[in-house]
Formats: sequence, C-alpha cells, structure tokens
Amino acid sequence: MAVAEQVTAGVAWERTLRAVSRLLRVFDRELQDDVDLPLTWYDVLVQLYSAPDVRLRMQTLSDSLVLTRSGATRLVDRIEKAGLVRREPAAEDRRGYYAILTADGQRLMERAQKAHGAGIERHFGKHLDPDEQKTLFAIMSKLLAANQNIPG
Amino acid sequence: MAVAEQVTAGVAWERTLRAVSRLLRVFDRELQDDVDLPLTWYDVLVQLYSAPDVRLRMQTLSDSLVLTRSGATRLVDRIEKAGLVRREPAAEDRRGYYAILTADGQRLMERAQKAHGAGIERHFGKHLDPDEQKTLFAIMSKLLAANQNIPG
DNA sequence: TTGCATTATTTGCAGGTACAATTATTGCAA
DNA sequence: TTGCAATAATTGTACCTGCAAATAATGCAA
Repeated sequence: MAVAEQVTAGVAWERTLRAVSRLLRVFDRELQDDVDLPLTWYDVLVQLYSAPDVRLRMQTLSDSLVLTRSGATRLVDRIEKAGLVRREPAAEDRRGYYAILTADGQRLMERAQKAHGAGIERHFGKHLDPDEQKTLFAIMSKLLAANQNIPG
Repeated sequence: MAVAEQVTAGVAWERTLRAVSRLLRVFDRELQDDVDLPLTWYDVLVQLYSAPDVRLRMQTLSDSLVLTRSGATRLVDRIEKAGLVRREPAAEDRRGYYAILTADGQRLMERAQKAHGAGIERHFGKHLDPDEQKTLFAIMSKLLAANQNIPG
C-alpha cells in the first residue's frame, strides 16, 4: 500500500499545483485590468496595509511574501519608484529599513482590495462550501507549519 | 455574513498560496540537489513520460504545464540542448511539433521520479491523512474545472 | 575596547518568463 | 482555386527572480 499512498499524494499535489497556478494567473490578470496593479505589488501593499503603522521591516515583509529577500528588495524598489511605498531607516537597528505605505498607496490599496476580494470570491470562494474552506485552511496550515524552517 | 464569508475565502486562499509557494521552493531545491534537475524540467519530463510514445505536441504540453506557450518553447529549447528531449515535426499537421523524450531523458526521469516522489511524501503526503488528501484533490479539481477556460 | 561571527539589506549577474509580433501552415468560403 | 481568417509554434524584447557576493551595523567574548 505504500506505493498506492504515494501515488495518491503525488496526484493530490499535482492537481493542487495546477489549480493554484491557474488561479494565480487569473487573479494577476484581473487585478491588472481592474486596478492596473500586478499581484506581486498587491501582496506587498496588503501586508503593509494590515500592519501596525502601515509599516514593516524588509525582513518581516519578505518572510510573508512569496519571494526571497533579494526579490523583495527589487520589488519594493519598483513600488517605491511608483510612490506607493517609501523606505525609512529603522531607528532601533540601523542595519534595517522599514517599508511604509504612502497615502497614495493606501488609497490604491482600498480600491485594489475591493477588486481582488471580489475576484477571490468569484474564482475561489464561490466554488467551495464553508466546510471545504475550513478544511483547506487547516490542511494548508499544517503543510506550512511542517515546512516552515526552510530558507529562501 | 457576506463580508465574513469573503474574509474566510481570502484567508483560505492566502494560506494556500503561501503553503504551495513554500512547497514549490522545497521541491525545486531537493530535486536539484538529488538529481540536478529543476522542477520545471521535471514537469516537462513527467508529462512526456506518461504520454503514449513518450511524445506530446508542444500545444498539449504547454497546456498541461504551469507556463505560457512561449515559456514552453524556451523551456523545451533548454531541455533539448541538454539532450533529454528532441523535437520532431508532426506529420499530420506541419505547423506542429512533437516533443519526445530521449533515452537519456527516460533514464533520468526514472531516477528523478523516485527522488521527487519521496520528497512529495516527506513534505506533503506524510502530513495529511487519506481523507484530507481526498478532500484536497476534490477541492482543487473543482477549482481547476471552474477556471479552465482562461487563456495563458 | 578590539575583533569577529552574525544579522539586515542590497547589488552583480545569469538566467527564466510573459506579452506581442512574426513565420509557417491549414482549411474554409466565395 | 484563390484569398483570408484561424491556428501552431517561435522569436524580440523587457522585465522579474534567485543565488551568491558585497556592504553595513550589531553584539558578544576575550
């Protein structure tokens, strides 16, 4: 049975991968069309928007993103150039920087959140009943916890 | 309740995204360490390996991958240069090409499948009971079906 | 207080990817 | 059968990403 179980895990993982990739592309396209914002930018803005003082250390930010440290640096560079975020040195540890949402960033964020929230509901939430959503959340939490201590 | 439900969907989606991204990075790194193969290459090789005559039209291949058409072209270019795959014009429609697994490709594939299968079990399957795996598969199948008809 | 391992972040570089335009071929319709 | 829209695949281009090395600051230990 070990083989059969492995196949099942493999199949479940593959389907998950395909579904998530597809959703990512859909969300990215819709967000671009609606608010002219790439999903990666949105990801940064949400994190900041929901953080105390709309600010986060680069470290914390990149940890919560789907990116490496260096990726986060470049991404914030671009968003900063667009005026949605600014950087400020951390007073308590001068190696570090805060990324801070600007007023423009907050305004855009509010529009984006509405659009993306609707998209998530339309392409994801709508197709799952509350139980399924809960189970999915539980499963993914387990997997995330089990693979937490990996660099990148 | 509409708002609460939307938040729940959003939270479930976000957790899914983070967990999948993390797993992707883990799998990619392990596969590189074990068999010196990027996960994207593996993806191509599996599709061919499990296809009749170990061959697929570029079209079909890119559809089943996590890539656009042009992305698939470049990816197969690289894999072809490494000798794991070769291209052959399609006799029945001369616009098209087949990507075909070479003997080298098959040999590597067998090693890679063993390694990756173990990785999937270790980082994914092991943490979910059979019911959870079944549910996850069902959820992802629904989502995939609901978002099938999207270009890219 | 000096030296050094550690941590936070950024940069050089070498790919990898998507979008739009291009090439080659097909097949239908006038 | 000729012309043209549709289709398969590729290519030009610009951007995005990760890895490893570099820079800067911290803090502990001798």
